[in-house]
Amino acid sequence: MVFQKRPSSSEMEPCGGGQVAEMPRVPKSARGKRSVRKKEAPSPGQMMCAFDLLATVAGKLLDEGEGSLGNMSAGAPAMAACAKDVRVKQEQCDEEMKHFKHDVTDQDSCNESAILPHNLFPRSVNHALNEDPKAKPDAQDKESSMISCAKAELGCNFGAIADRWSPESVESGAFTGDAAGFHKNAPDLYNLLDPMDVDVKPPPLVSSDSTGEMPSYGDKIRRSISLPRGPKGVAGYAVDRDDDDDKSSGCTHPSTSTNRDFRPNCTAEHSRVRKLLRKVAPARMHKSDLSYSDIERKPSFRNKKMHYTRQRTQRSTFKRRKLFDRHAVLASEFGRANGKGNTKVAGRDYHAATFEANKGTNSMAFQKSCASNDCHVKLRIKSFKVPELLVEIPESATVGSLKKTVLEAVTAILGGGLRVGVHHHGKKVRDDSKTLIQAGIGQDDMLDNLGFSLEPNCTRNPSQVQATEDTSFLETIDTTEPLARIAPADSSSKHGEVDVSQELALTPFAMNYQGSDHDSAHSHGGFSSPDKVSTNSRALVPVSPADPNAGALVTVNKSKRSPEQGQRRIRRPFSVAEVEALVLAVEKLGTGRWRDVKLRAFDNAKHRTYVDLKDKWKTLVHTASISPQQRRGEPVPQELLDRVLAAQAYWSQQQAKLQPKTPPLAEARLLIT
DNA sequence: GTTAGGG
DNA sequence: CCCTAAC
Repeated sequence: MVFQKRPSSSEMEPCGGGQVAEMPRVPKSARGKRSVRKKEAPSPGQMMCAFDLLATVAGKLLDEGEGSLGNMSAGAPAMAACAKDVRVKQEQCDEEMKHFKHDVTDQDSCNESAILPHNLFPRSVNHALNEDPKAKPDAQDKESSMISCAKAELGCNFGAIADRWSPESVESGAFTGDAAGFHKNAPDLYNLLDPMDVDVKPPPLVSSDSTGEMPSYGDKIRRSISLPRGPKGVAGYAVDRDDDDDKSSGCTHPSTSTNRDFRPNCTAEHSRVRKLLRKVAPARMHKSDLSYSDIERKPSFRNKKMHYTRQRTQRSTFKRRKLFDRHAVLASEFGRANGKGNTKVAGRDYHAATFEANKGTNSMAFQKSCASNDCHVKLRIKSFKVPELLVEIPESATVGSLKKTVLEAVTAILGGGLRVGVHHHGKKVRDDSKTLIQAGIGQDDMLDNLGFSLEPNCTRNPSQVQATEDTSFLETIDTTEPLARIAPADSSSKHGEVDVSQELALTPFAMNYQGSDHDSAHSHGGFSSPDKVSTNSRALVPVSPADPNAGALVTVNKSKRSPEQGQRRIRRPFSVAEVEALVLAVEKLGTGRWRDVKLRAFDNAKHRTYVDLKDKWKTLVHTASISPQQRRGEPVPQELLDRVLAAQAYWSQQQAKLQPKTPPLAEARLLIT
């Protein structure tokens, strides 16, 4: 995709032409003017689902091609090109669109339920269901139950997910096809839709497809597991929703590269997620990206924030609210991503979240000896299957860095937050104090009924877990898994910040939480009743420490900073497309009208505030004034930088003219004198 | 709530 | 990006 060069700088006609600033520049002093301002256009997405948005956008684009949008004539060329792209890409996007349409229409709404159960299903689950005759009759129930469970997972997963399917991911060019055609041409496109809305999931450059094994870690695992497994019992990472012992169902466990700092509950886990996100991955969030009802998210956030590591010395209570919002966004953005034809991918990702220990890869040697009264069961787990790894890494990255990245990812998973679950006869064995004999393990049939699963080492408060009757561990397999985001060591970003495109995402959670980005998110339409949602959500609002097994790890996170400490927003570098949109808007509106710029060009980019835009402009001006060698980050086309300087100069001049506070007349008089 | 500017 | 003063 080539950067769409603007016709010429002559377009830089902040005041010229008939199609320029639709409103006279508002002097800084004329603040009152604000009251007169009105939103140039209602946020398209306010009440629309992603699909509607797409349709709208497509239509607009086509219209644009015919220059029917006078107000945006300056952007018409780009828009026209974009429209063309839309047509061309239609076919290749067909597949995704189908999925998307399907989801939306089926659910008759853009809620979190837009994703279909089957899409959500991890392969392992289906396999498991098929394998276990007893489980089959309950397949349907299991499905819905799993969905519910999956929803409950959201709170712990959305962060990483949203991160993974971020606009930046798309903009980074790491995605398939020419989806880039959308954004590269999209100065004004931002008026119409959020990058997320045209999101086409970038296929991971590396995907082990659940087949990769990690023999090298076999020993490590073996040390922790001294029990044989049956060929059938293991369906992979399974978490029982009603499993008191299983604190992991409530949340995912993002592995960290540090392999430490584990917390026994999801609350802590959230914190970790947040930290992790902050550390390695920008998350998409914005205060307006709300997707949860209060009932479902407030408790969660309230608890979460308790554990947040404060990085600021002081924050206003106002910030606290923003914190909530951010969390909601993560989920919402993730959900939106799913709803845009990524169902399939998401489903696979979701599946990836399942730590499988399948027959083939989780093989085990078994032998039993009864030399004394105490029979010993010896077994050797030859290997554990490693969950599907999804890696995003720049094309420019070296093979070596790729290896390193993958290694880090795997290491993070295995060394980080894993624990083992034991299943016997399809039921999870929760009582760790129970002897094998007591548990009935060690019988001749053990090979057929014993299984292990790798689980995230996070806990949740049992008391908040919904007491689902179905305790079959198969049902709970849908709980997602630890996420790990490891940035390649050779990350170009400085200050420990990592470019999104370089993030490594493991087991992104597949949860469709539609409408998040819009206020309509609160309208729980579709089949997911508010009750259900809230119920599930509550399940992941663990507060208590709880898991004795993880108790030792709890202490780490007992830093009780003032709850009103929000988290610093994650850095989200501006893409070239965004920069162009910004430049275009500023050219027209001038500096000092950031709110208008925001509304005009970034109305749908919820994560960009006008302050962000102002700041970006500031940095752009600076960037443009330094030598290319001194610039960092994604290179901004010189042409854009030139326009930045031109616009900056122009508007500075304009501002200077008004500065004397002297009316034209007076000014003239002054000149005369 | 916005804008401007320092951090 | 954050924070804050000044509107």
